[in-house]
Amino acid sequence: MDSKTLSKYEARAVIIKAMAHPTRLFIVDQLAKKERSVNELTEMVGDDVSTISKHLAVLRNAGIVRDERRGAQVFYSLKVPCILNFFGCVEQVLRTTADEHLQVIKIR
Amino acid sequence: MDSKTLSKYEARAVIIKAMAHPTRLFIVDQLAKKERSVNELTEMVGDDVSTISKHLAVLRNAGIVRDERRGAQVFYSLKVPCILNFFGCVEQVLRTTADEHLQVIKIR
DNA sequence: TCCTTGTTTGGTCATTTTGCCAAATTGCCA
DNA sequence: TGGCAATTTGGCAAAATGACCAAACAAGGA
Repeated sequence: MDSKTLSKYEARAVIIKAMAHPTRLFIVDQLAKKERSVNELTEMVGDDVSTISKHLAVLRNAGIVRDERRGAQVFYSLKVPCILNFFGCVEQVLRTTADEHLQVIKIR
Repeated sequence: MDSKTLSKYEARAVIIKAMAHPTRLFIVDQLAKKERSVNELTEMVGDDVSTISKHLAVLRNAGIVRDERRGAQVFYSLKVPCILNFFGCVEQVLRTTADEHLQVIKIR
């Protein structure tokens, strides 16, 4: 792979890596429903605030979410809704895998 | 987040993590066109064979690709084509981000 | 059976990622 | 300005990831 091709895939990988964490997936799922403050998200997840803040920074730097300060609070919202299409396909992969396990059981 | 909800997002994260690497993205892109042997993919990427083999194992364990041995060679192919939809959205995120940088330049 | 080609596995090391705490920052209001 | 609540940043230790080499495995042909 030449370096130009590589950098194309590196740029893509940054976006996908930003989604590649259970907590960040949960956050994206919540933000798909409505915007949330850091504090709200922190309570929903149950980790330290600083941890959530860093997860949000990852999503923000990747361009997936947007932040807006209103008074003392910072509200995050989903910037690119098509991200949700990911989930549909991910579910399909999970279903396919599950089906195969059932097949194995059946054949036995 | 309760442990049941967590495990749901952990399962999803396994799939997405499997895609979160430039080399693995390249491989998926190639397999979308046609099946390939480990050796062919190795030559296209230019890393050590063992490295490619391990990347393929990650994709296989995630349920994204399928392997089939024919003689001495093992051919990999894409099992879940909807994975390609990822790319469209990823490009959109990249475009959005690029546009914002342009805005910043314009405003200056 | 031995050899050769193609692939996977085990081991090691460097790098990156995570999550917590403590400290710094921001904005509002008395 | 001082104080308070919300958020971010710096720093650190533990865990996960990625890449290479060497060794083990698998399949087919001489």
